Order: sequence, then structure tokens, then C-alpha cells
Amino acid sequence: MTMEARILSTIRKIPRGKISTYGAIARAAGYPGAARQVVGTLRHSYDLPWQRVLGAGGEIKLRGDSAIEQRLRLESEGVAFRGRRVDIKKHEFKFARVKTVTKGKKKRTSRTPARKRRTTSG
DNA sequence: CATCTGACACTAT
DNA sequence: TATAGTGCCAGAT
Repeated sequence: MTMEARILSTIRKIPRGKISTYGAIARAAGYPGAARQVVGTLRHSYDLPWQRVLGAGGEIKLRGDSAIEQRLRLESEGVAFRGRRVDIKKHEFKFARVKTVTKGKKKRTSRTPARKRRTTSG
């Protein structure tokens, strides 16, 4: 499963009338901190509910007409705006917690000694 | 491998 | 609320 596939799958889970953010999607896909990869996926993919993906705080990060279209699409789905951002508290879609996907490890030939486990102090 | 880029996130002011 | 600065990750050059 590629990162992009996971991101795509995650985005498709956002139901009509709900929204999420780049960062939240990245985390839900198993790649915390990879918000920018969500962007890349959105850009070259089709048939996605792209309008349901916003920036942190429910802010539209697009420019020009695209921003207008996104807002119109969301409003037509019943998503209410508060100024230039949506009422994220009311419309954010909560994804189920998922374990972070470690970088696609491939077979290794007795390299990399077993990594030391981190001790939790509390 | 160094550097740049992007529909970002988070913190500080 | 708005503006900087830094951190983050993966892909392209």
C-alpha cells in the first residue's frame, strides 16, 4: 500500500457535509506531518471530494476561483462558514485512530541492528 | 547528496 | 485576526 493510496482512501471517507484538514488526513492515513503530501495527492487525482479538505482551523487555502468554488461546493453540502473559515467544531470529520505507517521497509540483509525501543517515562 | 518546492501545521508576536 | 519564522515530508532537479 503506497502512501498515496492511503491518503486517497482516507480522503474518500469524508462524508458529505463533513470536512477535514490536510494535517488530519495525513495523520489518519498514517503519516503524521505529511500534510503536504495530501496536497500533492489532491492535485493529481480525480474524482475526489477535494472540497472537503481544508487547512488548519477550517480555513480555505486555495487561491482565486478555486477558493470560491470550494466554498460554494461546501455550502451546497450544508457546511456553514464563519467568516472565511468553516465551523470546524461542527463539521470536522473524526477519523479512527491508526498506527503510523513506517517508511516502506524492504528486505534488508542483516544490516541495521535491531533498533532500541524507546522507554516511556510515565 | 544538496537544494528547491508545495492547495500545510504550529508557535510566537 | 494577521504576519513571520521554523519544522515537516516526499518528489523533482
